[in-house]
Amino acid sequence: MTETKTTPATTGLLRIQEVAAQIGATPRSVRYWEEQGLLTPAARSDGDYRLYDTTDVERLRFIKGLRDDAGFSLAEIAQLLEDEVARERGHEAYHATTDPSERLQILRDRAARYEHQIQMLQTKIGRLQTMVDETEARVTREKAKIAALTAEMAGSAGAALKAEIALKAEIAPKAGATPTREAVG
Amino acid sequence: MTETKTTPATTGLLRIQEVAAQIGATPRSVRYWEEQGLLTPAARSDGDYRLYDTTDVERLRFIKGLRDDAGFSLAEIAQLLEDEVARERGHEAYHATTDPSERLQILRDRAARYEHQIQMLQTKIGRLQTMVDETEARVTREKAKIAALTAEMAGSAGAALKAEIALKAEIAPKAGATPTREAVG
DNA sequence: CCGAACTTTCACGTAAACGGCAATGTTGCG
DNA sequence: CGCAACATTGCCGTTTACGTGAAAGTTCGG
Repeated sequence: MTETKTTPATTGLLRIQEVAAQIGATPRSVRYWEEQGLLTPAARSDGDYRLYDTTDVERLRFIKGLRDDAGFSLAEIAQLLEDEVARERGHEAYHATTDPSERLQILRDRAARYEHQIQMLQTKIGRLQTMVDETEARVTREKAKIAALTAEMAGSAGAALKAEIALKAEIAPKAGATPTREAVG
Repeated sequence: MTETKTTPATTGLLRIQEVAAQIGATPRSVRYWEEQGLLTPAARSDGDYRLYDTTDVERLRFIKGLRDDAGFSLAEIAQLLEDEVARERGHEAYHATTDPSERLQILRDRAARYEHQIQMLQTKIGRLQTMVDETEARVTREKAKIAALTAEMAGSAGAALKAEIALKAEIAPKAGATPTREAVG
């Protein structure tokens, strides 16, 4: 078997093709997302190869989810992730050195951003749920009609009438109402 | 006041601009959606003006929701609504005339399609919920860090240590661990 | 150190989903 | 009937989010 050339061996960093595969996207897309300011790879190799760490992958996965699942545009995603990119990296080092109150501020900011993201997602969920509810209402109405029809077909004229009344004028009875009772099976 | 020319007076049908306004879209979009086979206006005027009824509006609203809220592509929406377009109109008349078993079949089909739509929507909701969950997990972790930090800042060294242990190695302690206790305010 | 496989940037191409004209026809109040 | 306001089809332009090479450099096992 020809061994496929995998990771840069020693480091825990991944090259673009591997992260792309992991998140189910193409290298082109990942580069484009970077171009649009959605992320910056953790590092570059000697020969300027993009190198991604686990947080990058996490982020990319999130981006992909926002696009494919939530249907956000890249611009909206950029909004959502705001300057998280610039800050995160810029502050990661800052984080290790400076005083606790600074670190606290950073942590609070991050939590706030996450919660904002949750808000957006839940708003979207709410709208989808509304659509589900509406559609379910339609289903119920159709089922009621079905019930009425089956009653009309199988049962007595009285039962059919009762069902008709229950639905009121929904079917718009153009022709004569009384069933011909010919097709029961 | 110059009276804006509104509906085609007598009929309950609306012209493209009005339905577009009602659903928050442009006439161009509505026409495009029609061009893509997502719907067919209920009627045309003498001079070939598109005329929409309430079910059209309902449908258009649904389409808009699927695009804006759910982020579906027009192609996907077309899939979702399938031949509903062709059938609905073709069967509406059929519905009024033919025998009950035929009508029953139609109703069942419709209910099935609605339930399929609900499936799609709920799948999407599920994915979004997963994203929410993940993000919430992140928030919790950040809050834990915040708690640890505040404890370290305000409390005794013992408490701080306890908090550090609780989080294990998450912050990557590059510098010396013991707090310098200089900035408490 | 060589070559296959991968990567880089640059550039152009494209499908989807409209926006925006133009040229022409339609409605309908006054 | 006249005319402003709207509609129709046709066509071209635009934005978004990539796809698809081209030309050149990088990695790395053998």
